[in-house]
Amino acid sequence: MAKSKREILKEKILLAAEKRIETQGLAALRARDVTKDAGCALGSLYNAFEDLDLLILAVNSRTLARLHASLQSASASQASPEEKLLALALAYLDFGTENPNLWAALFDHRMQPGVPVPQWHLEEHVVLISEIISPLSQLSPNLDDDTLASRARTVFSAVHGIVKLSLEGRFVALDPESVRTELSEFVSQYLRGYQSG
Amino acid sequence: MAKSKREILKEKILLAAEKRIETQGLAALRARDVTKDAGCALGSLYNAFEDLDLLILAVNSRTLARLHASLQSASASQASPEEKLLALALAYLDFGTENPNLWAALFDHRMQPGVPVPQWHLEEHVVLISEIISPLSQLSPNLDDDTLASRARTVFSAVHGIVKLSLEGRFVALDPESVRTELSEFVSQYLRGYQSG
DNA sequence: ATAACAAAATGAACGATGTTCAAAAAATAT
DNA sequence: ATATTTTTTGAACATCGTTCATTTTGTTAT
Repeated sequence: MAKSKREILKEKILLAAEKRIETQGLAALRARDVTKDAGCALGSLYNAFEDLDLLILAVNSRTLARLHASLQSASASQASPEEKLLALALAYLDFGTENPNLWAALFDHRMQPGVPVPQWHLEEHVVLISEIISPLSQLSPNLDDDTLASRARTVFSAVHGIVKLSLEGRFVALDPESVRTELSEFVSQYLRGYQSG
Repeated sequence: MAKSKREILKEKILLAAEKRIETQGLAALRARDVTKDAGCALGSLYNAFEDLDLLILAVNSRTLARLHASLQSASASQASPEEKLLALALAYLDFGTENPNLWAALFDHRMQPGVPVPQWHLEEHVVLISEIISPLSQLSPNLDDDTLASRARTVFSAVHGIVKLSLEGRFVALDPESVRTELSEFVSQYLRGYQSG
């Protein structure tokens, strides 16, 4: 079944927004710029999407899918759980380094006050964490599922923090090579704690 | 020497902005609300501060000073470097938990495109990291200063990530008690890696 | 093919927001 | 007291996201 004109326009707007975020950053996203790039009227954006927030969520949804694919690929290429976790962390860093604006939009975006993030989008985020659950469970086979989920979330958050603050250039800007070795050593050291536990 | 009227008004605006951020969050900060609270005209804000960004930086500066004091106090109350680092992480979590909006503003705020964060404010951020350098250097006495600084930044970022994502309630919302034990165990496990290195 | 109807696209208009600046008010100097 | 400087003021402006009456396009019936 072919796409309706309605769907085609929606996709043009989505791609225009994605390109704007990719090149200029989320903070520079303007409804008028997006519709001009998509070749339609300002109001058409609100026919295709409920509002700008939902458009941004649609862009983030695509970014999450690509990120998830990168993580899956990195994890699959390793054998041991330690190697998988290290590869996941480095793949996460690489994705953020190669897609700084799209990646930042995943975590910088805020809904309008009082409006919750839709459930379907929350679940797309959770997928990222689920990727590290299985190698973690191999390292700690005696953990129940709830504790394992919390542990995975904690490890993800730590890696995320290292990547985020370094890509933002807060504090002292570190060259990308040093960040990679720092992250690698950090994860290795954390994993070393498992062996001695 | 007593404060000039100019300085008094500047402080009233600063405190009004701080209260607004504290109660409503950074995203809800409005120039008109702040000046109304401070009992002055809209334009007076721009006599006292260059623009809203600089006003926010002034608020963040105060928050950083309080946070720094909390960290210093937590660190000083412990003897061993391991205990100091753990206490620093928990104090960081506690401060974020008790001052969610003011703490979030430290990292959520962005300058207008093209405008760099002033050097004096960058240095205020660096102070946080410097707090964990001395216990870290005790754990790794053979590290040179540059590597030590990078290592401190990495450890800080990891702890920051855990606190940030949990306070934002991204992914699954974890109850505050669980976050504390998760963070505590995470830091302990990381430190365990030092002993076996 | 034409008319009648439905659906979609349009962009002017609205309200909210940060910022500016000529005018008014207040403070200070003569 | 008057003149001069300094500070405060808030109306006005530009830029946003968002709405909705109007126009345009597409579909159906005769």
